Amino acid sequence: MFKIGEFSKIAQVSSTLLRYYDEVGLLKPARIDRFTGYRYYSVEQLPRLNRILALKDMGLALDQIQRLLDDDISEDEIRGMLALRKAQIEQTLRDEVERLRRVESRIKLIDTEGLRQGHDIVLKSVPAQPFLAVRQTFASFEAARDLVFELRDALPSHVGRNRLGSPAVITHSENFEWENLDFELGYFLTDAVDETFMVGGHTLTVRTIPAVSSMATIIRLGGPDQNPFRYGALGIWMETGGYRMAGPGLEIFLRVPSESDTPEQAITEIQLPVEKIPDQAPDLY
Amino acid sequence: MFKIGEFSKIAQVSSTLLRYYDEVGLLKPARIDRFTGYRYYSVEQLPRLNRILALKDMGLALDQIQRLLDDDISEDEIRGMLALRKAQIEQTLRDEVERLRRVESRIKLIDTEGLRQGHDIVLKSVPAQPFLAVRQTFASFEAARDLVFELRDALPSHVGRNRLGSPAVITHSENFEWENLDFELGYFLTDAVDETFMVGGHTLTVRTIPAVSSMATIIRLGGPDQNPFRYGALGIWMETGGYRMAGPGLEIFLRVPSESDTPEQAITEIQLPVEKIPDQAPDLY
DNA sequence: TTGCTCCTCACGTCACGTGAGGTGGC
DNA sequence: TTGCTCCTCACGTCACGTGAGGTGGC
Repeated sequence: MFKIGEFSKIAQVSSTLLRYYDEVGLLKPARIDRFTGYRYYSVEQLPRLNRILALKDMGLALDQIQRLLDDDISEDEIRGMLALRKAQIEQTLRDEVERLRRVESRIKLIDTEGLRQGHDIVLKSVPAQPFLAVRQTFASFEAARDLVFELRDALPSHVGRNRLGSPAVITHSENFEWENLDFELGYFLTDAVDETFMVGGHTLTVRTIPAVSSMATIIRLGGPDQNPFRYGALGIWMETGGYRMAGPGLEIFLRVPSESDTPEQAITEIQLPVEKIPDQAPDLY
Repeated sequence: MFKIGEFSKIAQVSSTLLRYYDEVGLLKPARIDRFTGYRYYSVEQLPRLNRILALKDMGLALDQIQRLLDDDISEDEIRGMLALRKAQIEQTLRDEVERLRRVESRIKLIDTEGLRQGHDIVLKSVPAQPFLAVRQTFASFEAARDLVFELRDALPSHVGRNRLGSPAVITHSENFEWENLDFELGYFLTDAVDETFMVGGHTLTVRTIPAVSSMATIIRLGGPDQNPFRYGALGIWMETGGYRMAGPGLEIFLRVPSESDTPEQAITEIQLPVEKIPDQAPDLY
């Protein structure tokens, strides 16, 4: 029998940790002195402690370890827990690789552009979302804006107020243009139901925009006349970071000015799916 | 000016987060109503919020972000912070890859050996440590044990009681033998000072055992007669996990029985440096 | 008047580490 | 007697999320 200090030295863990495992019931001392409260551990408890540490090293939570060791769990369940843990670690690895890319891009950006340039760009991942929209060619931005107004007035009664997300446009045009705009224009929905609506001669259908793991985004305050500056900033950012476009861009209208407002009241998030131009990947193995 | 709910929808964050950032001073509302306490935000605060979110996505802590945004920091310091963060992420990646290996080994072990076999083995990394020892050939385990007793009695007066760690032996013998044992026997030290000691005709010198990133370890309760079982378990574990030896093994004597004790009182940690036998590495990119 | 939104606490999270203040054992 | 070890609280960590209980605004 060892006192907690001796046992902690043998097992190479802290006494605090042993007291904590006693408190949560993971590893009770073999004996506790009734009068002094001293904890006494025996060598036979070493294998259990080592098993706890091994499972902890795999990243399992303490309550999982407890269930696992206390045997009220089948071999298949353990297999399931470990398979789940494996999937989680693989996800963590992917996330951290992405995070590393963001940090590297930012370092490169500071090195080439200085501290105060291009730092409004946020690289994020966006989930798949249902989008109710019509794709057509617009003569001008004004024509597109007019359809947004029309939809804003008409759609709530068709689909219900609280199923409606933000209005947005997918810019299918290959190059940046001021006319003959190939736009897919409509509203994001909070749930996906296959539906078709007629609004003022336009046929709107629901489709699910797939998830994008690397989306470069920037906020635009003001109307389309700000686009050259914003898309220009995105272009510089992509070039210094070693990214290229990986699909059509989006503009999400976070705030649409009413007819009485000026266009400067608009708030728009520009989104561009991007991918890293492959060079040699860092070798982690 | 927007109330917190509107602003949270535009920025696509929760109101709770905005209140929290107000509380910690990261992002104060443009105006607070003196009477109602309502927070009001303006569009000009969107870029700052987006910068906060971008830096958070890189894994910076909120107080770092605050220092970074509030400008009392030079470009070089920012570069330094990001470089540090980059190094941390790379370390996390290496750690998670190791973790993944441990989980995969455990899954394979359960698949091939069942639930109750070989689960005493802990794969861990150990830091570099100074080791005061003599290397020589011992006729038998008993001869080695006698030198341990001798050192235990003699060394404290030479090096000081609290600089002395655990006694240990590095097993240089190629194969497992019962005689003619090529052992490096001595004590771990808590600090490294180049020194040489003579104890009973043996010359002990200090050298630093290098760090080992993958060390397979198992506890042995009892004397060397338990070795075949313990090393056997390690062998099975290595084979199913796809590991091979990567250097000489160690035995760390966590508890040395006194002369009056029986050998069964001994507690020893067997350590074997291992490395993964390379196959195709999982492709994360 | 009724929802809806806003407010301020207070608590929970996860696995311990770090004191503070006091006591037992050689 | 003096260190040394042990004990039990209580608090801090990090970045919020989740109620509870109450109030303001159309």
